[in-house]
Amino acid sequence: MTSQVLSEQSISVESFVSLVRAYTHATRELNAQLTVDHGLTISDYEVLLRLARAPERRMRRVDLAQQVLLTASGITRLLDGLEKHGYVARAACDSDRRVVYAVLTDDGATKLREASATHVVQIEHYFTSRYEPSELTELAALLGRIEIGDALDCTEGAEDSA
Amino acid sequence: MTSQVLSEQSISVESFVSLVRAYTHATRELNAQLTVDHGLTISDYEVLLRLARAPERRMRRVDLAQQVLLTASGITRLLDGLEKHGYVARAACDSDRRVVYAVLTDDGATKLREASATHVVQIEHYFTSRYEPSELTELAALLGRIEIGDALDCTEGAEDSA
DNA sequence: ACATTACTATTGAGTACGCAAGCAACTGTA
DNA sequence: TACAGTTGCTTGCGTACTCAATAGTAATGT
Repeated sequence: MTSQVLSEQSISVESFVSLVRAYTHATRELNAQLTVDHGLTISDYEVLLRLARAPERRMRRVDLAQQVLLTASGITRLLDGLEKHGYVARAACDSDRRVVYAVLTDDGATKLREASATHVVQIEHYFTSRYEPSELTELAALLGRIEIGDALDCTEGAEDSA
Repeated sequence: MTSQVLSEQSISVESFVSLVRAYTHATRELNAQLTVDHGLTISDYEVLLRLARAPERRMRRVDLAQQVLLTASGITRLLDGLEKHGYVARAACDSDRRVVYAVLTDDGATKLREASATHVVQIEHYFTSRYEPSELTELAALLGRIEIGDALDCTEGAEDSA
């Protein structure tokens, strides 16, 4: 019967709903803490972190957008905010005048270190209070495979080594 | 010598990053399909589904908000849209005149069935193309536990000694 | 050289939220 | 009856995005 749809739950749907709920719950809590403690969103933090890890602490906007899963315009506006606070600056590219590098400033690096001090602890607490280490390994491995199938590798030669 | 924090990756942080990326990737794709096919967001769909499953196809807004993880104002505005399309209607409550039930209309039920026809298939495809059934069970079980710990009264600062 | 195509970044318009404030209605206490 | 506190819902304002359109630059074909 067609109305079956309304009461039946496939394991895929169940997984999807769990994913949405888990994400919403986790990001809401962690984002709120990060905002209160440091005035940064998770995306802000992520951008600062990617820049910190990039060679010469700078990246093209396009690559940044790809890594943090924002659109080009999203990155423009996010960086506007970070520039206003002095955490990142602009830099021209010698070989291609279309590109505008986003460069992490010293203030930005300081801010990132401060934010990391609490944010990483909060993430750890959030997850370790819910899962055993072996479960975390399992979870990360499973979730990490979501993008495989149509996504790119997301390595721009700037990935961390540890 | 930049700080250790910048290069260190705990399994918790890794899990969190995977969660964010997985969610973003999955919802972006599924939401786009749902929007194109039926003009509904995932939240819209979820609300229609919850109403369809509720006794008398109606719920209080507060309870709805809690189930789909929106705030009170978020639910008000989401329902505004669904009311405008005639998929849900308002109904007074006899015993408490503050509450305004959201009721699924026949049009809403029809819409939900139509949307389910494609949406569920797309979710299934998204997940089964990436995971084995046993992995899906594992994933759903793990993710489902995220909210446990403060699921019912999830106000912040709840990191007590429990 | 010049036209065509592709890429990078920004801007304008619009959407989907959240938070804080507010009103109305309920509950408990006396 | 009164009235303080709580709950359900809405509204104003702000934010963080998206998509579509645009301008400027680069690469490619002829």
